[in-house]
Amino acid sequence: MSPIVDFDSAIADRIRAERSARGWSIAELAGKASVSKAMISRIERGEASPTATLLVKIATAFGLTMASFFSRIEEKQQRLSRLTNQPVWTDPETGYRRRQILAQSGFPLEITEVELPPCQEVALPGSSYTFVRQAIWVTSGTLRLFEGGDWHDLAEGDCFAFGPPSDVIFANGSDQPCRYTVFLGRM
Amino acid sequence: MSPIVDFDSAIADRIRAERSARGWSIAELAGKASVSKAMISRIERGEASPTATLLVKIATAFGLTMASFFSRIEEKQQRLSRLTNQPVWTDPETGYRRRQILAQSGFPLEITEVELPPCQEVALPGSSYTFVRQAIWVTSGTLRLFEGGDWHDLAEGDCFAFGPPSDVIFANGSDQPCRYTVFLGRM
DNA sequence: GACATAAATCTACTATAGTGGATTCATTAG
DNA sequence: CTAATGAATCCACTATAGTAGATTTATGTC
Repeated sequence: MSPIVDFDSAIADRIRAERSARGWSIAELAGKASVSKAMISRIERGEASPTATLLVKIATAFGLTMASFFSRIEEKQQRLSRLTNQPVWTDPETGYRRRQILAQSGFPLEITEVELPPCQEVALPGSSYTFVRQAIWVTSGTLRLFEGGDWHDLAEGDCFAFGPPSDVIFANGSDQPCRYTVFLGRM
Repeated sequence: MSPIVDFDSAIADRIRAERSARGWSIAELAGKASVSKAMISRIERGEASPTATLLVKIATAFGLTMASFFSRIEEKQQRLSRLTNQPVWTDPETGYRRRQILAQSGFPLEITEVELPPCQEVALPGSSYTFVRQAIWVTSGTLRLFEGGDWHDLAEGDCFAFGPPSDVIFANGSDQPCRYTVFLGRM
């Protein structure tokens, strides 16, 4: 499932499932959430993309936080993560590309493959990985890494385990793309 | 913070914080998320409630899932949960009322106080509490509880620890409101 | 100070989210 | 079968989300 295109249908399925599990009709959910019946119907058929305001009302009527509502959506992923289904995101301006190899809510490990184009760099704020432990493994090319206040030069095959959260920069100063894999372990 | 009214401003603050931490301008985020600059600006000022489709684009540009994006919003709560700030939700058709005493993302315990009006009942599907352990404590009135295939009568002061997930019904057959506290422990 | 440029906000528009009530469809009882 | 009722969808409308480009504001350099 593409992470962006089909989210409205994933929301539709989840809302219908939560409502069904409680034995509520569309009218009952509409009343509890203070939302129109027509809108619940349209959302459940994937015909509209609900605003954040509306989603909070619905999640609250189900007794869920937004985080738990969305984790229920996202955790429906298969244990098997196929290449063709792995979400890929490309930064339009730099060509930086990210493939999500493994990311399942509740599972304590995430794996992401990154391709950093020649003469590009990307910064990662320390606050991005509070509560996680991170390691990277260079799978092709060379990578300069700023972490813990120092620059490190990594060659193909090298692996680096990060220390405490701090601001990080990944830089590719060569004229070839660099590819590395990020492992995030959650506490 | 009311759980519904002010969510757009919480989203605004979080997007601005994530963008700032990455050193991106509004134009850069707009480019990476394939969203108009004007819309990013409006969202960050809390002047619009973004649709789910738009939020997914933004979260993906930040490298976050929707669940992690919202958990970052919701975990900003104080360690001290004051009565006046505890979210209260009332079912418009039954008068069933729920007060969230303690619910912090990442904290392994949730506490909810429920008031069940006379001659009302509420059902809770087993799927609602998969992965959690639950107990209830009757703080006033009497409660009939269907769980694990059997009915149980609980009086004031009684406490019941639930077994494996199964469908549950809380029923108040008396002519007085019943009040009970729900403890959810997360694994 | 002047000037250039980056960043954020405004403007006028189109697209669609959201509503209340009407209509259609499905189910149940007699 | 008919009639009643519950549930879901349709309809016509208003409100607002979302856009591209223009304008204003903020910042940096000389």
